[in-house]
Amino acid sequence: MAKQSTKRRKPTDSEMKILSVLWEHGTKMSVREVYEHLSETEEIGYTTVLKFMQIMTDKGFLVRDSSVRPQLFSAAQPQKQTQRMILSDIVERAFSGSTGELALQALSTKQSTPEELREIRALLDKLEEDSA
Amino acid sequence: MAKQSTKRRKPTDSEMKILSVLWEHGTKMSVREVYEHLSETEEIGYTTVLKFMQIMTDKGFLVRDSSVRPQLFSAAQPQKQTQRMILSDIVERAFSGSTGELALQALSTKQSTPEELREIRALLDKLEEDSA
DNA sequence: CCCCTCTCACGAAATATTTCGTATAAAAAA
DNA sequence: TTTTTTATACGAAATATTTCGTGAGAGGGG
Repeated sequence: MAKQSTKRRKPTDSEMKILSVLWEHGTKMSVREVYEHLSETEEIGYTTVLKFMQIMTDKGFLVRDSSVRPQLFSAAQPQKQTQRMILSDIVERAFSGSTGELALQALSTKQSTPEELREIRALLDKLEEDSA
Repeated sequence: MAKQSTKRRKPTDSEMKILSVLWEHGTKMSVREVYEHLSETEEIGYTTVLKFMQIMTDKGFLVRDSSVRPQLFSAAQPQKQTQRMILSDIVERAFSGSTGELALQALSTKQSTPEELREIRALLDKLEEDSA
């Protein structure tokens, strides 16, 4: 049950918060910019954010551009890819491998937009068509 | 970003493994039984499992029946409730609050059974009906 | 009753995560 | 160019998680 540094691990909760800011913003950001975004909702120090971002760079979650000052960081993986990784992790750990069960639970718990419901229906059509 | 002991926290990855065994088994289990299940797939010591279960009892994740020997443990919360908690956590942390996006990602990533797809479709029908 | 095995509580080491402080370097302002 | 501000690296404390070892007890067979 030990965690390995060699193998690709999923980001921690705190790391996810930083990644979310980067993904939402879309482009490279300085530590200060990330810090300011997080400060809106969190009580957190500047050097704490800096340290996280340094660690995340070591872990390969962020990419750093040191050619400019201040340095700029961006997420190493696209949001979707990380979401997929987290999902398959959860599916295994909490849903006994059943993706459908997860989707059911998700949809029945919290309201989605009509737009999303339409998309899901379209996806279902495609999936059932493929399996036919 | 500090973790609080007072507030209800979600189980760690290791704790989830133990909960999964309990849920799957359905009824109360001794430490040894849980240990034997985990041993099938994990390299882990008996006292490690014991310690986890003691900690989880303190945290309120497990309920202990000390009236018998060996003591028997069961999950304090039903599986669905924990799944819901984990899902809403993930939705916030990784999907910017969009449940629909999570469902889409999940379904498009990994194959679900036709049975599950039918269930999801039925749920969609109900959801759209409600909002109409 | 005595010994052997299994159970359980407890302590504590090893590792991972979260959080800053401080010291140095670079840039900007004066 | 000196001073002030900002950025960065680094170390390390505080907390949380994972992992066992040890030692006291409980139960059963002889």
